[in-house]
Amino acid sequence: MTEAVERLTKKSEDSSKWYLQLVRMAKLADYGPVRGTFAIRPYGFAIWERIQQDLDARFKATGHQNAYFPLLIPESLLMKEAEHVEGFAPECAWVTMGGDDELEERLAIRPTSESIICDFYRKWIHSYRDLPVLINQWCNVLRWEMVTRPFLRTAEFLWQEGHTVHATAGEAREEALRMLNVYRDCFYEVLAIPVLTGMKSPSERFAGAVETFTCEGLMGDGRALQAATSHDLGQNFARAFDITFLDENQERVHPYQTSWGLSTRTIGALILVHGDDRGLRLPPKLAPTQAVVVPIWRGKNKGEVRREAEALHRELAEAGLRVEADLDEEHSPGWKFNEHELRGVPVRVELGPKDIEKGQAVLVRRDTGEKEFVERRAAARRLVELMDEIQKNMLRQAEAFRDENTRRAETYEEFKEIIEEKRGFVVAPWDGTEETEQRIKEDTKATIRLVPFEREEGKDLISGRPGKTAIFARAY
RNA sequence: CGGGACGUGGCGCAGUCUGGUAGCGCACUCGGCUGGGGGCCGAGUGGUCGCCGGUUCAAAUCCGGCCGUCCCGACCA
Repeated sequence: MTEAVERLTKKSEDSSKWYLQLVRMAKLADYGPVRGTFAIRPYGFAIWERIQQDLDARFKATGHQNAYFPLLIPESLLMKEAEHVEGFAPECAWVTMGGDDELEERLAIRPTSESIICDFYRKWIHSYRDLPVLINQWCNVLRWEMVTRPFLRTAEFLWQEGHTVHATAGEAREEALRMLNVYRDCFYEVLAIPVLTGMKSPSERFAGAVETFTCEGLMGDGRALQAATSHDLGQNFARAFDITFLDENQERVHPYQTSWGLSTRTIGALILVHGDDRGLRLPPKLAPTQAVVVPIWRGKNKGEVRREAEALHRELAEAGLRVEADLDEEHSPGWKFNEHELRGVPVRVELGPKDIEKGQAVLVRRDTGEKEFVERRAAARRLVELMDEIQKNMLRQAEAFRDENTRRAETYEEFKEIIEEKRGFVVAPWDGTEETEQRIKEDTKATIRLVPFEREEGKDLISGRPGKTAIFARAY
């Protein structure tokens, strides 16, 4: 066996290098000519499509409809909500020319669509009978980022943004929480990522929101990643954009809004949470290919093995599995094993002369590496079962990792030591002031990832003042 | 935007210090043998050495500027 040169760096050795190599070797994405732009290749996009399908069904099930709003936002519109401008203006890209002519007003390429959508909502909403408005849009957005990495932070990225309008504050709050739970369910059930949910601290809040809720995941290197957010916008945007309606009491009032989003960053989270030294590991519900049949033939019986492999492939496809048969004659079985492991295919099905003779097939799980021999007749049924087992096991593994890397800190010294040496989530009381939050950030580079919904009383580690639980980590 | 490193066929790199015919591995193409964990042999394709300028008989190599990428710090899904 010769040492392949294009080898994947070990995750533990240099996780950043590992990540970048994996993205390209697994053909998930490739760099574009403009900094921060990337092509999402078919394999990566197939993953995104599965996330889309799942989420979209959940949105529909909670009463939302899809729509599409313009890419270009006039500066004057973007400027209407003061905090919002402050948050997003620095990272806007502007269109200043139309053909050969300078535009009278420059146009932002949407960094997010609150402002342009509010402009329409002003026209569409007049009565309490028009509410609630429950709209989602799938689109791309652009943010002029300093530092970019494929999927995790790209200048242009794909996402969905939900924008809803409600008659009361209570309904809006309820909606924001409902969608947070939709995200959480999707992460647990489909992506097998055990995210924590909670609130953002005021300093980490979305620009213009009253409250921001978040799903935070813990990546394999012990750093946290904000995986989805849901915002209770209160009446901030309605006031700024002059959205009003006549309520049941004949009074003209501002409605309450929410917005919520999840982006292609999620694919980055998937890689970082489940990937290992051999490459990607995809949860079966998300894997574009759930099982791959690898025939093992020798010169004389190539024809027979090929026929059997094709038959098995058909059989598995008929059982509803997304299955692929790797009938390539150029590569050796060993090469194919490595290749499909790199791409994260959940199960490999080996079929060789010995197996055909014995009427069996060999199944090898990507999540554990375990190999099992099944009767050929039972292969499809066993695979269907395995998909479920692997999906559950991957979530369990990720949960175990998260739990092992969630620690309480009793003193500030302990806090610093954990962040420095072990990373992961640190649970500690916080007095709620920006002052201590800032101090921790300066000392340790850790930030408040979220404030849990259920909090314990305690004493702030820095100020000694009474505080309640917050969860800290170094973040992506 | 600050500190550091690096730009040489698609990918990973050597060559740069000490200027003198652009090299290696992988990938790719063709042929043959192979095939249960990245097979072997043979023959090929492909690079104005990031860009612009300067020094020189001669620049991948020396000098200047610019651009880009990666890592570390301030902002974000």
